Amino acid sequence: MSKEDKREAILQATLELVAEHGFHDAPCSLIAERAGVAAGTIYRYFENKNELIVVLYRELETKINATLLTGYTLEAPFRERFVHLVSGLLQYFIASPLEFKYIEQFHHSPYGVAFRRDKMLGQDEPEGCNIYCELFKQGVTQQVIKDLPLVLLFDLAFGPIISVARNHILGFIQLDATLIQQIAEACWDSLKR
Amino acid sequence: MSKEDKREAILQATLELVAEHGFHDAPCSLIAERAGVAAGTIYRYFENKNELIVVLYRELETKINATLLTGYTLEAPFRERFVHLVSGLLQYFIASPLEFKYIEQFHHSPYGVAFRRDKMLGQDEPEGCNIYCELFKQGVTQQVIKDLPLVLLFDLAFGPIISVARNHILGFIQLDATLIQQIAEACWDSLKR
Amino acid sequence: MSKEDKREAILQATLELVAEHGFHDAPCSLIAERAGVAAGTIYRYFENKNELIVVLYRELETKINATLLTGYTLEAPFRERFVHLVSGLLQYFIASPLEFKYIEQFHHSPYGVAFRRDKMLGQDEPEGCNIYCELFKQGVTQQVIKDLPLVLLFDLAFGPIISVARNHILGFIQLDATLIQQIAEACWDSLKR
Amino acid sequence: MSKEDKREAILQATLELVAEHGFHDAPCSLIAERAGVAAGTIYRYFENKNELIVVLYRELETKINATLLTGYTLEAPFRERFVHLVSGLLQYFIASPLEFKYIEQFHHSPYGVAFRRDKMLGQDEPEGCNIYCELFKQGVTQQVIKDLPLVLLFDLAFGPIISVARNHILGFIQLDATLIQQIAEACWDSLKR
DNA sequence: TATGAATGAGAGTTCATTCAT
DNA sequence: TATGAATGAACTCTCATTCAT
Repeated sequence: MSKEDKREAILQATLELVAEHGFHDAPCSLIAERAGVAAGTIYRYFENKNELIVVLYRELETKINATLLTGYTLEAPFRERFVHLVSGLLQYFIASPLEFKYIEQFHHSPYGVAFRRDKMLGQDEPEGCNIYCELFKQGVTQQVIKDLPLVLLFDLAFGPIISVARNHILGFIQLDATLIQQIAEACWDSLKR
Repeated sequence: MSKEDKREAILQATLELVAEHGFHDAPCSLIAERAGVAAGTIYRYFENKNELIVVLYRELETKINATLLTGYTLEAPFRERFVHLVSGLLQYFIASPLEFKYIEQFHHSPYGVAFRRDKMLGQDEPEGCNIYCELFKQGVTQQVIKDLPLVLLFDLAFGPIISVARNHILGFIQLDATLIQQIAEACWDSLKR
Repeated sequence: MSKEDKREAILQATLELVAEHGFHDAPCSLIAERAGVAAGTIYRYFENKNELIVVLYRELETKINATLLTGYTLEAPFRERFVHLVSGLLQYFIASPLEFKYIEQFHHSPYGVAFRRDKMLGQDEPEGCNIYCELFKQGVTQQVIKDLPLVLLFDLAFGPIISVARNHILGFIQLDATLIQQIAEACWDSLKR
Repeated sequence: MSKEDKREAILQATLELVAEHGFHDAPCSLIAERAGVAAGTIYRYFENKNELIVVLYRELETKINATLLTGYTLEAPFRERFVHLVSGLLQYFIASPLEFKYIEQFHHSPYGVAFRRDKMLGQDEPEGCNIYCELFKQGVTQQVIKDLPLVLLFDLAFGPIISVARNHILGFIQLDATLIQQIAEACWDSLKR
């Protein structure tokens, strides 16, 4: 196994264990075992468990943002652009249930809260969201989207998506393309003037 | 301290500590200390930490449902009834940040997921929700609300509320009566046909 | 075993293991085992290993100071008082080899240095030494003892004692009452004018 | 870097790290890093960490003995010769604080004790000390120095020196030429008849 | 009934040493 | 010969739970 493979294996093992059992039931010993390395090896790639968790989160975030950008065009009307982004995110989540679960675990852990707070204070703007920010700000300016604080627009747009993704992944609902489209449009209804 | 007082004190201490520090940083010893009882005493009221956590969750759920019922009238139009319920929930959350945080912690812990799964399988209907269920079902029948699975209507209605409540409690937005009203109305927009 | 006995057993086990093998080869697991308690029990009596080590040191220091005070009289001439104290200390050390070794280990560990530095800075005077300080200061004033900084007088008086005690304990020399007396007098010779 | 340079670099790094942080806080990885070699390289020059530590000690001892011999003349009177040697040693120590600290660490580690015991048993005479031995033995024979076992004469002569050097290096006293001279003379007072 | 001292398994982490390159 | 990634045993410390009092 190459150096890079080992790092990947550790991250993958962390993703799986944290997603399935939560942070507290993903001890380093188990992560190492599943990654096929010795316990001490984790510390050659990450300073400590904390850093491992945060780095994994950041990598997932980056990957998602990149995915959402593909096929996104600034020329389309607001509604279309919004639906593209929001249904894209939902599709990503239900295609990557482990990643979704990991992200949820992270957001609700003390680290996640601290991480998010740092980010918010650093920017004055909701997290990692340039495309969304742009879309929402323009929409407000052009009086297509309700005139509410940016943070609330994010809540209206993504609150339902998170909730829906969770219910799908837990097996409480079975989404298909039609439903995803309908949900994205319903979210738009809550934003539009 | 009476028997019932002790039980209450333990539940209250658990609420506070879990809300502030998360499950893993709320050791039994600390719960006992804050409750003013000995560590062993917890086990006279609850079989183990797990049970304590689940019981507390159930009590909070019951309390919230009772609160929302007050002042609710079936005579008002759909929109009005919906806005009343949803803004009521949001007000409850921002008035009870510890309870909100505890519930969030619970939902995202392994216990919470198992707990919710049992409930869903037992009922065929979203959780603890008689008034909401009625409202949504009637709304769909009378073609006032979108014809979507009940679970999704819940996601559209409450996803944003949870998200908004969290951001308020974390200090990322400062809600007032006007904003709460606007948010509730926006949620309605996403549901209505 | 009573509560106090357990604390004593832990301290005694620490004394023995550190004296014989040094700090690094006296792991908590071994200390607990020799004390006849579980590993976790150590932490009911001491906040951490550090504190255990420092507390033990302080208790030994207190015990030694108390011992030296018995039979000490301010009426005797300088030389006699000095010889009494210094030969008393030497006798104590060779009668308590474990304590002597522990104290040496402590003084030469990072904790010991920090501990001593705090003490020196706190007082402007050499460590825990009221009787000695008094004796030396008076001796200097009355021109019986050389006019040197207090710290150096301590070095001249105790440097040889430590060295002699170590050699006795390691078996390189066999002290008896006569030799002890001669050594104490030789130390006095280095101090007196 | 040549073979010999690498060996030197490893020894120097060990000296510095052990002197500053103690044996337990001078991990091989750090020694290697400071020496500018790979961790594994240490094991091409020394069988293990233990051997590295002992070899370094022996080299320091040899260096000190050589230094003290320069300028030493057998023609001077006892007192003068003694003062020359003892003040020379003290000057060496305060000019080489890292070496002094290393030697102290070594003497008080389990290895150091074993090392010294081997040496004593091998010789019947105090350690590495030909000039001193000669001086003391002659002094006793000629009734200039107290008639005490050689080991004790060493303790009287060097015990204070070690103690004084330590206090200077730790910053508890600031030595100058006058004080060094006075200390050496005081040591002589404790030896002379 | 209530206590809280004691437990000991298991957590995260370090580090002397090895060995394929 | 020199490397440095990998190892895994051993470290200190935590905490849910038990049980003699």
